[in-house]
Amino acid sequence: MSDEFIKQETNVTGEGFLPGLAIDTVIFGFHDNQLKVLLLTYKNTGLFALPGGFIHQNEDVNEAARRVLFSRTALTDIFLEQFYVFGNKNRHDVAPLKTIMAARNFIPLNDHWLLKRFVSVGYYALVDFTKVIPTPDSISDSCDWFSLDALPTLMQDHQEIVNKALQTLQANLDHKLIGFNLLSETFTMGDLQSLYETILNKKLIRAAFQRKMLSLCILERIAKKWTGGAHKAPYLYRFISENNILS
Amino acid sequence: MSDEFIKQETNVTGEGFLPGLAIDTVIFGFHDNQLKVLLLTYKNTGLFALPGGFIHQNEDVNEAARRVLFSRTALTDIFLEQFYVFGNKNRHDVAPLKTIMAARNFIPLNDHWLLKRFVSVGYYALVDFTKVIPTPDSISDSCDWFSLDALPTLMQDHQEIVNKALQTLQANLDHKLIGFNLLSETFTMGDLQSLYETILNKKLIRAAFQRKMLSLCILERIAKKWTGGAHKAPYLYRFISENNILS
DNA sequence: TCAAAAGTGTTTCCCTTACACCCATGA
DNA sequence: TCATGGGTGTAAGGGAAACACTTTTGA
Repeated sequence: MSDEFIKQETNVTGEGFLPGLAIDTVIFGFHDNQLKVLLLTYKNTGLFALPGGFIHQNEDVNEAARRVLFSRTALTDIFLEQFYVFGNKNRHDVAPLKTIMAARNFIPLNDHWLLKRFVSVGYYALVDFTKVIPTPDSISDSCDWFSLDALPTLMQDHQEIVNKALQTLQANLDHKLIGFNLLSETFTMGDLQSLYETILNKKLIRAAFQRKMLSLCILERIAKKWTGGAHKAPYLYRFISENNILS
Repeated sequence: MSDEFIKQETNVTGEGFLPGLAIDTVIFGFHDNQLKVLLLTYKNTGLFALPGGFIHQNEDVNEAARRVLFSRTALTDIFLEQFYVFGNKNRHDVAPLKTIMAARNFIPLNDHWLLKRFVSVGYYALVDFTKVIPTPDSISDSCDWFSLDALPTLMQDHQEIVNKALQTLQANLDHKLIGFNLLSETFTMGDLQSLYETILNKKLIRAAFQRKMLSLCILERIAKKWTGGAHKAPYLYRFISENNILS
């Protein structure tokens, strides 16, 4: 959104945007052996929300999602995929939006386009935590990582969106080979296993995991090793991005 | 749609509907060892289209999809699931809609809501071919089954929607156990195998298929057998619908 | 010297594959 | 009797699980 919200707020009829349609993005990161989600805090409201936005009249929906992702992370060429449309009528709740606007001393008319019912296309993104500089927009206090198992209360149905995004991630992890997007370019087999264990929320067998990953022939072992702990130095691996991993 | 289109056509601003958002449904059936798709033909236009519709202001999007499905097949409690949002700007093409309207002697103004850009939520449904009575609406000549590998040229990006629906069906067939929805309540193991072979477009090994299906513990063998051919009578099976198979 | 993590070897077990055999039935 | 389709038995093969062994490193 960046300064877009102001345009949207003062733009009472929503000129230039697709009406009634929004995007919400669950941006996953991985740090300290925890899955993280990027959330926005709206100024003076105590409201937490997924980064989202609206689609320009002359823009693909998928493009809009990339734009939202870029505005939060400044990253491009990131795994990003739609996973569900949230279109229940009972998700229409004007209270949070009115709160956000009120905190900015803006009192919308009741037929303001932002107060109408919205259907939201849910996207999830997998990003390299270390490359992201969370960027709030003009109406947000902050844009920060929150641990997935300690999320604050979220606006509207955003918790449900997060839940469904996690389910999708878990279901796709094995056969779409998308996990690497959550790590740095090079990583150890231990890093990768921790990631899998965290996402799937279960212990995996070390020897089996290693062999399975290597048998996929999607990892390149880098000659250079690593130093640090009181143990044998692990190899570093790199994902071979022959297949297009972007959505 | 039934008579809804007339309401939509004369309702220049689209009052009562979510603006810019549509539903397109790929309804799959199985007959003569072929996958079939239900298509509409619009009167005097030669245009073929997926059954679709719009969402009422006070209706869940998923509900709307069920309504569309019901209006075509009169079936309820059917497997129906969203699979993708088609939101590219270049799918906006007013020509076919103008043709449809023109064939009905209706010339819309250029700002008629139906001529605006639409984003469409794609659904796919799996139905029992033998239970369906294809039902056209007031602006359609017919609503009929077409063999998937001999579809006519479809309106707009509907061919792409069908392709993606098929991919989704193939990908979900094994782990979601949804294939049974395409058969009658009782079926033989041979029927089931033919279905799988058709969807996956490859031969399967008979003995292995039988054991795999039985090992899933989702089939109930019915004592009663079957008569007909010059061979041993096969058992009939029924899907045990303990798990909720609806979306 | 020891503990800890990393890489790999080995055995076992199970599922899939491949093939075979028997059964039931109508021509 | 035979051909055909259907159900199941059985042995071989491949991959995962379980366990063990070796390597490397810092304390």
